[in-house]
Amino acid sequence: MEYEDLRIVDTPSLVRDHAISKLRNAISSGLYPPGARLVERELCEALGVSRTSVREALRQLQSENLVEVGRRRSINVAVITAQDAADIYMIREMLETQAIRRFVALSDEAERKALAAVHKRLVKALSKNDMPQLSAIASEFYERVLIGAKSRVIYEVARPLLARVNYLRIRSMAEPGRLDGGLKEWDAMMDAVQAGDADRAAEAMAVHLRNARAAIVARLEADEKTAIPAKRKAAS
Amino acid sequence: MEYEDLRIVDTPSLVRDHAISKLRNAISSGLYPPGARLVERELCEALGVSRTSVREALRQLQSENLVEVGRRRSINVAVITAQDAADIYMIREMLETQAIRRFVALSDEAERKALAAVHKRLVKALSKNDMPQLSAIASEFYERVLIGAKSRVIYEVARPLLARVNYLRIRSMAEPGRLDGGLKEWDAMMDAVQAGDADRAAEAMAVHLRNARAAIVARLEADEKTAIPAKRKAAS
DNA sequence: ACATCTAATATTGTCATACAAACTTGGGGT
DNA sequence: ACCCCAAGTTTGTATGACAATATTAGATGT
Repeated sequence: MEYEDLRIVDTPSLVRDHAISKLRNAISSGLYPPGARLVERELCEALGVSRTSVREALRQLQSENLVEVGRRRSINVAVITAQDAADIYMIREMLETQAIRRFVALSDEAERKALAAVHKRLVKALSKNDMPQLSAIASEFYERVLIGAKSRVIYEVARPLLARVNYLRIRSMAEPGRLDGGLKEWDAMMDAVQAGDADRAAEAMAVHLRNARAAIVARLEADEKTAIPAKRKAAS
Repeated sequence: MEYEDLRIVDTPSLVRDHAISKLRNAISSGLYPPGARLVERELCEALGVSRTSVREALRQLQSENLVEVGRRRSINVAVITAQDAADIYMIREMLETQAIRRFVALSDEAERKALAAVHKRLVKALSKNDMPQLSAIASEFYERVLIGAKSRVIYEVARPLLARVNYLRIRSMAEPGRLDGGLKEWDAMMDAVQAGDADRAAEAMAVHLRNARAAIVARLEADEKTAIPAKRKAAS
């Protein structure tokens, strides 16, 4: 008898993964603000792990472009300019309209059901103005679309962008504003997906991303005008 | 007096970077064939560096998707399927047509001159059927286009794909075939760039990538039919 | 000879240390 | 004030260690 298929996939939770998600959260939430220098030894203490693990985590964040190396080899939280954000959303529009088309064409029943469930949670969080939840759920929504598109490559290329999108979203949501707009856009997307209409779904995604882009770019441009600090340190 | 601008940017050549490019070459060239398991200790000996550095290099290659982790945590050379290749080229078409448009619009005189020079070297290598050179020069061509597009984000997203493209190209070029076709396509691209015609440049890039994609996908599909070995080891 | 279980060996993930080279900083000294 | 050097930091790399798994090679029974 073969129990292989039944066995729970063992994921002995690596220290490194834990460190990565802690750091990602710290950056997204603004604990380490844009431009802040990340010193290995300090992160070791903060995370309670060895330098080995911290360094591996930093390399991962580097490949996600959440941190960048300064001229002096220092690691700093990435500064995302309005131009960067505009480009990120332009590229997402290319990739994710394609992804949602494939989702409509290739996803199975379970995946569509799961996406609908996420959408439902999204609506609820939106109605409660529960920002932190909202951001997490939105990320899950995009990720499920990418997974359902069933293309390893699309996933690999688009997914790393979501880390920065999350980071941007949390910043742009600090201010209220375009939350209601987002609701209708998501409804339209979900509606098209459930109707199996790839064209409409892609268009809804495009509209959604263009609006989100406009909102975030406007926010960043406003920020850039007000403050151009020379150096920033991490929050104590 | 300020000499800052004159000083050569010191790049104390990290061991890690050396290891990364060695490994990339070893994979591209087929020394470590698709699916081969990469054992840290062996790489240490082969490269003459410590495990610390090997591990950092492997993580970098992992973020470039040149290697992948097996279920048992082993690191294996990525197996790129025909489907993967098709997707890679589809995404490149999206990104690099956009990139070359921006190149036409935003590059300065020096960048265009440099691109033309690369094109010239490309033509020469092509006429000599100098495959290894050809591949290196083609990579440089794409990279210059990405840099001249002056978008950090486009560069960050598109550039990692080039590692795998290089790997694919070397494989597909093992056979002769579509080299002459490539020549005309590159000429057309260069021509449009020098004429400052973004639309034509983008179209030439699109045609080029679609043809390259067809050639490579055909090659991989043929390979996949002939051989499906269970395990592969590195070449001794 | 063949399948199977077991003990020996390898491999990975993580930590702790060490040290050189490069960088930063805090004080003198002028 | 300004300049320069010594001391302390920080990063990159190497080495060694060890637990937890994997894998392999043997030993064993049929």
